[in-house]
Amino acid sequence: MTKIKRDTSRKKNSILDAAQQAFMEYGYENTSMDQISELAEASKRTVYNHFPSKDDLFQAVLERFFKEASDLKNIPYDNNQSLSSQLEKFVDAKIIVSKNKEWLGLMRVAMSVFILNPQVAEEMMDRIHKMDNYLGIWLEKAKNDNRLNFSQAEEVSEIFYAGVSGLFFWPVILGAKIPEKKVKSLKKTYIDNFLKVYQN
Amino acid sequence: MTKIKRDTSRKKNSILDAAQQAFMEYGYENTSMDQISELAEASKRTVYNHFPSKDDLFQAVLERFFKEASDLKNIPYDNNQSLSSQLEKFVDAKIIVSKNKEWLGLMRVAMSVFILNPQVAEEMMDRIHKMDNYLGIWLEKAKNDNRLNFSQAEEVSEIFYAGVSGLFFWPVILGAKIPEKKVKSLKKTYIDNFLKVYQN
DNA sequence: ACTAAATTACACTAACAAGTTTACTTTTAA
DNA sequence: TTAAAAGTAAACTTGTTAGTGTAATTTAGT
Repeated sequence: MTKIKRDTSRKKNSILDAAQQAFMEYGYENTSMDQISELAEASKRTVYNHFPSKDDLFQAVLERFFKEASDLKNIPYDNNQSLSSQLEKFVDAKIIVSKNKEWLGLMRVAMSVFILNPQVAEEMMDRIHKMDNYLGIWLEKAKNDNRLNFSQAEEVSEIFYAGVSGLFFWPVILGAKIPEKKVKSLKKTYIDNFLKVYQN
Repeated sequence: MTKIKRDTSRKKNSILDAAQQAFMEYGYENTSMDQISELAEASKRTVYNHFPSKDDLFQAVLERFFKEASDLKNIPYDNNQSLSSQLEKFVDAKIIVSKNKEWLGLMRVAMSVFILNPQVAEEMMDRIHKMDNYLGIWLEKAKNDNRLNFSQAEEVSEIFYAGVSGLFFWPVILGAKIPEKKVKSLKKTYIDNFLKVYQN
């Protein structure tokens, strides 16, 4: 009486893909399960067999998305490279999501939902991040290497990312188009300022 | 054949109040016109007599809200006061919205809608702000007073506000509760850093 | 008090969407 | 090959909501 399990990942993935595309394009509220099933070339019943509700499906889409986006931020400390070029990598990792049109679309939907459902945001971040503190670790290493000077890495990391988000992430999420030239110049100024404060 | 016009502002305002409260509490999508009319103690027909659609009503609510919130940022330059205390006022003006429970609720809804409808965001900001550049003006004055040093006020202002938003505004919008103690300490560090870079 | 403007009650349309049921067909692992 | 697992199609239930039409009622300015 053993159950035979068959591989259902193909349909499941095509549902996830379709859902991602639809949510990206129309937002959560304006995407219907019928749309998704049609786009996935699956029957609605199959969609519901894989995901018990629209909400569950949405969460699954986000989980996959944030997992993908999370690794990008793991930048190793390199004592042979300039601090500014390494910090630039942290900035780039944070803003790359907003440069890919698909990612940007999904990030927008995610943010709009998170804003209205903070508990969803928290659960998601808990499930994915388990606190990615890559910059914090990097900062500590630079400090041990006597190249940076500060007391609390956590605070410094928070301040650094706050500025990056405020300059490059949120404006883009809200529809601003920042010319590459301006990105470059702002990035330089921002990192220079940061190093003026914390570099030995 | 002159038309006698009667004062309808009371009903109109009570509709706006009710709409604001409902949008705040349930978000745009999950607020119905029936709810609003009931809360306003007006018939649905009257609501539609004042506002041709749900969208128009929402925009009217936001317009009123942002107009109120806009004046707060007009901080005059004072050459007898310390730069840090004046900058602190700019920070406070930016984050006060997130400290009032009602304002925070409406700001959340506004942001979630803006994110998904960037053109709405732009229209709204055009209609209200006409670019409030109070910090830019303040910076110029401090520069002319030989207390600050920079080349482009606009860039500096952008960087300053980016950090403030990233530290205090967006986290709160996303549900974070920052203890007052931490706000104070972050604010101090942030302003100190800023002055380290730009103060003469 | 008169009268037009404002408001109301409420039924109505038209559309949409989440999730279910059922009877059926296709796929695949052993 | 075959039987169970997976998937399908399409109608269906249940509920919601934006917006309208209309006839009746209330309100306020002259």
